[in-house]
Amino acid sequence: MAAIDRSPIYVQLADQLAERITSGEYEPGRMLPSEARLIAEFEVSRPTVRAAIGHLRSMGLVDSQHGKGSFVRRHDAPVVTIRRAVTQRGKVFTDDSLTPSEAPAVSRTQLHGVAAELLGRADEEAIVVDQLMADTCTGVRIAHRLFIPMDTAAQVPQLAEAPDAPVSAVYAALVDAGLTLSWTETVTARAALPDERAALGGGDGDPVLITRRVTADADGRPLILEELRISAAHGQVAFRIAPEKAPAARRKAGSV
Amino acid sequence: MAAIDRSPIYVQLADQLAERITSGEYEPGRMLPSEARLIAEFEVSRPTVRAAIGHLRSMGLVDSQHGKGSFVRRHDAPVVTIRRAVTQRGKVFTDDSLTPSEAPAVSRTQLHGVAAELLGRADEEAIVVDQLMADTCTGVRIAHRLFIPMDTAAQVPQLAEAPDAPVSAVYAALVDAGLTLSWTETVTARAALPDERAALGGGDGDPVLITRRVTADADGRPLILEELRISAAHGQVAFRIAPEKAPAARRKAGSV
DNA sequence: TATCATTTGTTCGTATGTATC
DNA sequence: CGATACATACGAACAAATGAT
Repeated sequence: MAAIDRSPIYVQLADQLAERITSGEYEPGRMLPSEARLIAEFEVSRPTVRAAIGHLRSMGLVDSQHGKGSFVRRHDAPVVTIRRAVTQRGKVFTDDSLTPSEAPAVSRTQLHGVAAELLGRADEEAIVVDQLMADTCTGVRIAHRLFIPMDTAAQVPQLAEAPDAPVSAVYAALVDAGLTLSWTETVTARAALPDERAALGGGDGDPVLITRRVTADADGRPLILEELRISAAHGQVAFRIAPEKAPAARRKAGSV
Repeated sequence: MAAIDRSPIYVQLADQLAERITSGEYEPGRMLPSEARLIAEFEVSRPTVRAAIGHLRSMGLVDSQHGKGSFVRRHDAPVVTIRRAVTQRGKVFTDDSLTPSEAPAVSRTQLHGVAAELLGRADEEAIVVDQLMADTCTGVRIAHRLFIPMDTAAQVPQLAEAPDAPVSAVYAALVDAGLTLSWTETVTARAALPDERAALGGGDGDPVLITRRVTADADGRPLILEELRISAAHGQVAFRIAPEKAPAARRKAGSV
């Protein structure tokens, strides 16, 4: 591999291989040339070849199997679609396709970061309920986290008594308290942390999709925050969009 | 570093460092111990240390700077929030915070994959309009792609004439054609490809957030597909959730 | 069942280049 | 200029998984 370019050899090699993959020359499921063949074809050392393949792995383009080879990843469509809708009929807000796969863990925390911003309560205390869920059909795992600020818990005693109740019960408690609810949901993604990869599954380079639902009262005051995390390799999130009366004003970080 | 664990040394090292970072012992912005110090502290070789740090980089935990050191990444909140709402007032469906930063590129393609599924038109032809947009305030770049199936173009001649019109004009044309519109939007994410990292920005390990809006007519027949891609480091997507009358039925891949 | 070639995984050592301060 | 620190690249050895003989 001649150093025509000034970019590193392993990047050039990775780009060439990525080109062959995205162009379809290397079809999904097919094995890449072995390291030995790439060493011969491009006349580089093994560490260089391995660096290039490592790069392709972190881009989610290939998947290496010990003793077999590196294979072009099939980018299957996400298996699970989480439909983020709410129903108000009969005070039921259930998503029955998800079942708990572990006992919920209740703890307390000082609100900070994104959660504090979304709840509009910096440095206040909140109850946190963590629960690992699983999709009933596919077994795909989803991490669920619920933030209940202390003043919301004070306002709705049922929440303080049983914060680890099913989500539908939590919403029902809010409605029972005479509140009129509204919801805003934000979606973001980031690289998976080690423990998330272990808990949620997903291969190297698969990001984690994070969706945060803020439930507010009629005045727009945030009441609770629900957070779902799922490996983007297995799941996606779906929304039904309804036309709004007011012009859609774009919001920036900080005002969220 | 004793091999108590059976996992590779560089993974153990990466996990230990990741622990120090996520626990807050290494605060954001702070420099990691240099490679030389890590070699001394953990008594491993330089390639092992570098492999561990490379791992942290691909997880988006650290950012290495040539000649200075590796630093704990500040996970700033996304700068741009794309509010995915539609307004029907005055037939305006505009998102005026985005301005084109390049001329639109119009081409044709055979529908396949996710786009074909969402449009319910496998192997049919469609007009594709690609355009790189930028957020007016921040300059954050967003890739916009619009799919117009041929039969929709035939039904709404304005689309065939000017497929590269602003999105608001495209929606206006659909309304002018007497159609009643409804929208569903799905969000997913995946690792950034090399060209996407170049076009959209974002560091190593930052995924790309992809949101796809299907516009359908009153019968639920998909008309067009709009696709936005943004680096998850810079942007997130926000939805306003309205209660639905019917119970939320979860949909699976294949029926999307 | 056992052996062997192939292939990737891990780890070491070493040398040189280049950016920063 | 020199010291520090990361980036790139090569070579070598052994381990471990796989599949075929």
